[in-house]
Amino acid sequence: MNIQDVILGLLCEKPQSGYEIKRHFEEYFSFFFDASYGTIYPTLSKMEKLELITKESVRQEGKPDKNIFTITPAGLNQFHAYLQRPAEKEVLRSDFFMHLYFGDKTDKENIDNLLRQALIEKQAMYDDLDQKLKQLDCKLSPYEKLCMELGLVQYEAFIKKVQSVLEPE
Amino acid sequence: MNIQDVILGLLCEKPQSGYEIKRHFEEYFSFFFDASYGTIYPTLSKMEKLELITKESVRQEGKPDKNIFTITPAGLNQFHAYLQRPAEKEVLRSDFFMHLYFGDKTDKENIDNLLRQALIEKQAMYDDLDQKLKQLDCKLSPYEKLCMELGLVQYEAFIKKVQSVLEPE
DNA sequence: TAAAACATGTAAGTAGTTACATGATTCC
DNA sequence: GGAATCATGTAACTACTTACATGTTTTA
Repeated sequence: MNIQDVILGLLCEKPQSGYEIKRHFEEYFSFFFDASYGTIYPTLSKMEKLELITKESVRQEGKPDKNIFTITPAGLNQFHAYLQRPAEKEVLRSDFFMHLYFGDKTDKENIDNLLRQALIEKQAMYDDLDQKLKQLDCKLSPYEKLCMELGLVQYEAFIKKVQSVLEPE
Repeated sequence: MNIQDVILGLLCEKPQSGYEIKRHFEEYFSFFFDASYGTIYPTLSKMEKLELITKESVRQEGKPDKNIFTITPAGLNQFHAYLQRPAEKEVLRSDFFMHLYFGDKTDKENIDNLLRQALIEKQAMYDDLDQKLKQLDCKLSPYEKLCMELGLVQYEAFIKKVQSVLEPE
């Protein structure tokens, strides 16, 4: 998976700008993928040169011009090839786990803070995802829904386990 | 978190070589962190220059020389500063989720394969982690144990959810 | 009146991977 | 006899982030 494949996927839905693409990343899959403008804009230029997408500039009142990108048949082709490929190995990079792993090299209070903070953050992510799922429910494809539900069950498992450690009966 | 902090953490336990460090990555925390030799060896050289670690070459019969690295007081200092810092945001990059998210742009068979494959891989990771936990149980610090248990509960939640989708009653 | 949202883009730098290069020993 | 393990290291490359640069409109 590279960012090109992801952009092509979004442009399948509808033509849109780099800004809108970034917003979509943040709103719908920040929990398993993200990219900055510093990657998105140069990638869009590159994809235009490769003729995977076409650009149309739209003038707007009171706002900068908007560059709307549309997927080409070649782009659609490349995206379908991506979908056929088996999924690459998932990569997690977790500083929380690293801190926890070395827990016996610091004091208990420090680790308790770590766990409490992780709990707060995961709970916030859970709530955010849960709310989105409820709000968008009817607008989502069954697969988009499953993505979110899989996120939720994993967050839930994490939260329960950490709670059981922090608040033993 | 950068790779320096991780290496310092491992060298707290005992002096060891780049090769042994890499083995440790693979065996104990491949599920939340990994790095290649192409990062490890240059980083060790850099850390030696920074006087965070010292190198000792050990001649071995029938094997190449081994460079054993030992943490210095300055290194220990830097590591403790790392432990005090709050944990950075966790980053997941999942091609599985991306494929699933765009599921309605391909056929059902393709997605069923994706789910089945993910199930096989997660189950293998679960089994591997579970076995390690059982084998090493008494040798692990409570924190190392908690790391593994947190991995397990999250894998379990994922597996159950995917099973429920693939095999509805 | 300040911050957030809208909108695009570049330059410099960081961090990392993959492939190459070498070579003995041990296990199957 | 071939694969895996032990062991180190570099060069070329890829991918990505952060900070900078610019400027309007809407919202709190």
